[in-house]
Amino acid sequence: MGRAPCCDKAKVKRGPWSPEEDATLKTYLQKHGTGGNWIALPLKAGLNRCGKSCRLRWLNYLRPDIKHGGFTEEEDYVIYSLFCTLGSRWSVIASHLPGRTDNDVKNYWNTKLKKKVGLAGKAGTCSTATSNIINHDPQHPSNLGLVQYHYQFPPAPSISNTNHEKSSPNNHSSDTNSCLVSDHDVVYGQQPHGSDFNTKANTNTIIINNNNIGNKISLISPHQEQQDMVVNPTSCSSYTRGLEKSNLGSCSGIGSTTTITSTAAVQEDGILMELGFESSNIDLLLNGFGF
DNA sequence: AAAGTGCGCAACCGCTACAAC
DNA sequence: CGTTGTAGCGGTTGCGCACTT
Repeated sequence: MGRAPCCDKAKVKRGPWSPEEDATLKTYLQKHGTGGNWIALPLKAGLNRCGKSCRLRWLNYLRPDIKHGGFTEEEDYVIYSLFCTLGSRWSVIASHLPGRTDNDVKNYWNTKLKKKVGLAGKAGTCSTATSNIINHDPQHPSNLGLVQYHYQFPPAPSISNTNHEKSSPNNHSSDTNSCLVSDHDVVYGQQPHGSDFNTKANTNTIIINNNNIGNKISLISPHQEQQDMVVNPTSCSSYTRGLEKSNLGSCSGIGSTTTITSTAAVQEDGILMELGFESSNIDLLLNGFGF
């Protein structure tokens, strides 16, 4: 009945892996694969390790497609939006980030990103960021995937909250503010590098998941019902796994509201829309959202 | 220079769902 | 059909390094 025991924990080596063990495991797996049984693998490979430990070492560190190094701003947005939607389902979140493991994402969230978005010390869920809850459509208060609350990524230290003076742009995203809209939430964020809030042609980007396609997205201040500002989409494209894929060009915007009518993006994770803000209202918008 | 502290990350622990017997 | 093993997942721990005092 049943199967042979996994391994004798008292007899197998534990703790950090040596380079020799890494090489042995990697060579074996590249030659033979897992054989569908991790428990039996260490014996076959000549390793004095628990199969569970071998599996973890391979999945989290030795796999050739693992991406090491820091997370990008785009990955931050994906993690945050999926965390808000799914909670701590790290494997699902990691599956949206090629080369990242659930362990990586989990560690990154717990040590860095949670603090970055200001959830540290709270319950660790997006719903705790309720100080900024807004209901932008009193006639349709709880459905249609409309705005229920928003959360702003803290600005980079180089950018003053009160003085929108120009800092030196250093990459493509330097003139872009990003807004991220998940299934239930709206996240107003900001690319941290050298945003120029005084530039008339300032460009903002809004990322909208498929569940919101067809719904009305209003940009309003948390302190006032609705701002009299001009928000018009300048271009639309679909995205998948946080990466822009193709142009759509079918979003429309009238006054301070924008309606997403595109259905072409339903095969993708969502759509990405660039918005042009009238410069005279930039301060209002930025102040309204706590910039 | 040494001790203390905090942080990041790799690894382990424990639980659950599913499969094998 | 009940029991046991395995795979996979999320939570937690602990080591090592960097920074501070």
